[in-house]
Amino acid sequence: MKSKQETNQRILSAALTEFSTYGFSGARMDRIAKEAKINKAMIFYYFSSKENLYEVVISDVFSRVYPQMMELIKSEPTAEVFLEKAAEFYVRIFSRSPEFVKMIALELIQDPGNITSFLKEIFEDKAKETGFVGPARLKQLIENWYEEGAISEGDPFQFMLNVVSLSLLSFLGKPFLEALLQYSVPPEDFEEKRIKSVVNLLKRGMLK
Amino acid sequence: MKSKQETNQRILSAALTEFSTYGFSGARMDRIAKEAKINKAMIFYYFSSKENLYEVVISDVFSRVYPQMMELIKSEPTAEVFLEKAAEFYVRIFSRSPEFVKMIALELIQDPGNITSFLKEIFEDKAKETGFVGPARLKQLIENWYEEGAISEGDPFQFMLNVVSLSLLSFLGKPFLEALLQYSVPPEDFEEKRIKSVVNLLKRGMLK
Amino acid sequence: MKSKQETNQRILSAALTEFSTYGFSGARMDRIAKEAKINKAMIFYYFSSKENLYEVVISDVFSRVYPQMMELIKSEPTAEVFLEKAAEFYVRIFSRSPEFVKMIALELIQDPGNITSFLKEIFEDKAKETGFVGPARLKQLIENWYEEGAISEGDPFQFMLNVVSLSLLSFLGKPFLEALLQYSVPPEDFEEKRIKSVVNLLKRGMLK
Amino acid sequence: MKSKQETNQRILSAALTEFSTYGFSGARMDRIAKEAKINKAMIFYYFSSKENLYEVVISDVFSRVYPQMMELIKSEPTAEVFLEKAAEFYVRIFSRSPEFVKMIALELIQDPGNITSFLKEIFEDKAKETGFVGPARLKQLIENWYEEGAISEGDPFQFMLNVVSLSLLSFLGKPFLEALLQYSVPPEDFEEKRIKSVVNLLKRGMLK
DNA sequence: GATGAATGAGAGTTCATTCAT
DNA sequence: TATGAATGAACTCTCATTCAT
Repeated sequence: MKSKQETNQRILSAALTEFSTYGFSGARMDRIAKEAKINKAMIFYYFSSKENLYEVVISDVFSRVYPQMMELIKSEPTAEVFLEKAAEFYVRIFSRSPEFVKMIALELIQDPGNITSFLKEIFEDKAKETGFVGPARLKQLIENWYEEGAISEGDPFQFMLNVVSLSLLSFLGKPFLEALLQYSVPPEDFEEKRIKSVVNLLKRGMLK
Repeated sequence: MKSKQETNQRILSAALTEFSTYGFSGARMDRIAKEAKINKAMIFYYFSSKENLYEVVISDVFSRVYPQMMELIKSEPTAEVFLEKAAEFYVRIFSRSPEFVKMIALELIQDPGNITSFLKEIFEDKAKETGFVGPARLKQLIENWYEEGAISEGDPFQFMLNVVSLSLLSFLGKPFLEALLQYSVPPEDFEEKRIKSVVNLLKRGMLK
Repeated sequence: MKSKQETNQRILSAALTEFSTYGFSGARMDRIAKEAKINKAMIFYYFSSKENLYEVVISDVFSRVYPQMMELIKSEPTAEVFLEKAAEFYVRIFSRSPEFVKMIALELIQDPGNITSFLKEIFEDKAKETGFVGPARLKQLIENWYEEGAISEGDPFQFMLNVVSLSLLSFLGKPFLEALLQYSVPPEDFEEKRIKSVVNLLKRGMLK
Repeated sequence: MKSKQETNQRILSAALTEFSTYGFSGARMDRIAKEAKINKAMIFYYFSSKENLYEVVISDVFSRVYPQMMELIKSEPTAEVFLEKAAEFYVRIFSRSPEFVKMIALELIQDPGNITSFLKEIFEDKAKETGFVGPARLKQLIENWYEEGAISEGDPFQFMLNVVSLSLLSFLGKPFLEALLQYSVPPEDFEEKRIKSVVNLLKRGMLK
């Protein structure tokens, strides 16, 4: 009775929560149906199988994050601007969508090959569409910065790993440290504090 | 007719691989049995249930990592020494035991509360045993360094989050960046390169 | 917006194909709808249920075959004429409508009781309508032929079983023998060859 | 508790009944389990899937019928002996195992290609094993009989179709004629009567 | 009449766990 | 201790059928 679009979205949203909480095998179609307030059979009507639903969810997550990452690269920023903006962007988006972090981390743990091929696909599609090859351009940018003497880390791999770990992945570490140091930081405060700390660390640590 | 000890170990080792690869729900008792080369029923004889087996595996992982972490704290290092040693220690141990990273990350994603209570337990036990309360002492150390003007990050939470993200969690990011930048780093090289990059970043970024 | 009649026919025709190919349980309403190029719900609008649709299809098949069988009996043929005409009639009709053979055979296998009661019904209807009781008359005919010394098989049951097996049921044996003897007979040739062989066998074997 | 062999047999036997009664799609794993007095999961433990169970049942049926058919051919009988023995053999075996008739007929209706490839396989296996190619030899025999002037039907295909239809397939026609002629023949009587009628018909109709 | 979305009752299959030996 | 057979609960998926428009 509701529009096809809406039902589709409700299923996807429920599935994101479910998969990011329990992982693929732990996720239950019943729970997704209940959460989406539809009959269980509808999920299969819309998405054919659990596996396919999972893939759609994953690609949904990536296609929401991807374009914004590319914007920054396209703008040809200086190293300083890049570090500021990238850190801020990652921290904000993942602080507000913890499910994204979980989904991506789960994939990285359980099937890294899947992400590999998925990203390749997305890049090739986008490259065909827009003629712009993000990753290659990013690598060039970093190499240029290093040659110009703007940064101290010359290896693009380590450079980006530092960025990604401190922003995206640090969200996984939060509960760990809350347990270790026995106190918790409310999410509102955390976002701003985290941005400050990461930007400061990255700029002092990697800019010359 | 192998010794009790040995069978026990074979099960635990197979279980570690299985759980770290597939997560709790995705793990299969059959596969663990096959890998451990014993009858499935024996796993229940030794560990009574899947859940219990999982808990033993997790606590096994932690109890291998924990004491070494505490050693460093006990030695009352300067900030500089701490950053150097911590980074090196984390990178080395997790680079050589990728299953540990996966297990810990899976727990952080799917049941952070579990880690919280588990760590609390371990700390209390150790505190009773040795009279030494690691986490509390670590917090103090960091606060002291800040007061002395040795470091620029005064929040112990952010300070440690930076350390942990760059070392432990960065291993999750490796496959992601291999896909993104389209090249892969062999594990041997990776360990040394990573230590250098992390130590450099942490020292330049957080020491005054 | 096709005429009611036409839609009805399209459904019946699709259903015949489907049921004769997959049997009652194996048949899928979706496939029938697709084949008939209408919406699945329409089948229920026209035929209320799968079971009812099946019954209509079955009775459709019988009511196409039945009257022609009766004509022959009514004409009070000699044994020789009967054998010639019956064999030819059966072979031709079932050679051209393999679905009929399949439907009837499936019914005979899976629910012989159904055919029993169905035939009874049809006979009673026809008897009331026309005053002519086909099966009873047929039995009489055969008994008469035997008494007259025209045929060597005195049991009407065996007599008719021979006729029916060699004509109708032999179509089921065709693929079996194609597999067994490793060669296949094209349908065009088969019809004429089969008639000749059956008529010859029946006449030589049962006429005196 | 019971021996593996026995359970296996109980499942196969229950499955034969179920499949021959309801067809593949209509068959229910629950019913098979109940009939075999075991837990439903055991069927999958022994046979992996419904489809595989079906295939095993089918091949079981064939491999029970096949060797006996070959014996007769091997004995190099005269046409007369062949017709007598073949008819008797077929009628007896299928009169006592109505499930066999049903299984074979169902396959012939719903997936004749399956039988084709299955028979080919069985022939090739047996040919390798024993060096004896049954079907080829049978064809030769019939051709010889015709050349010698012993039989009137020169086409091996029609010859065998007559034999098979009158014996094997006639069991399908039984309920049909019971309905048509409104009386039923008890199985005990039927077997002997049928043999007599078929042998008589075949010999008078096809021998010269 | 006609459509696409929705539903409920099962069906096949999986899997942790237990039993008999 | 050790094993293979057995079990029950739960899970994914299917399908005839109905509803709202």
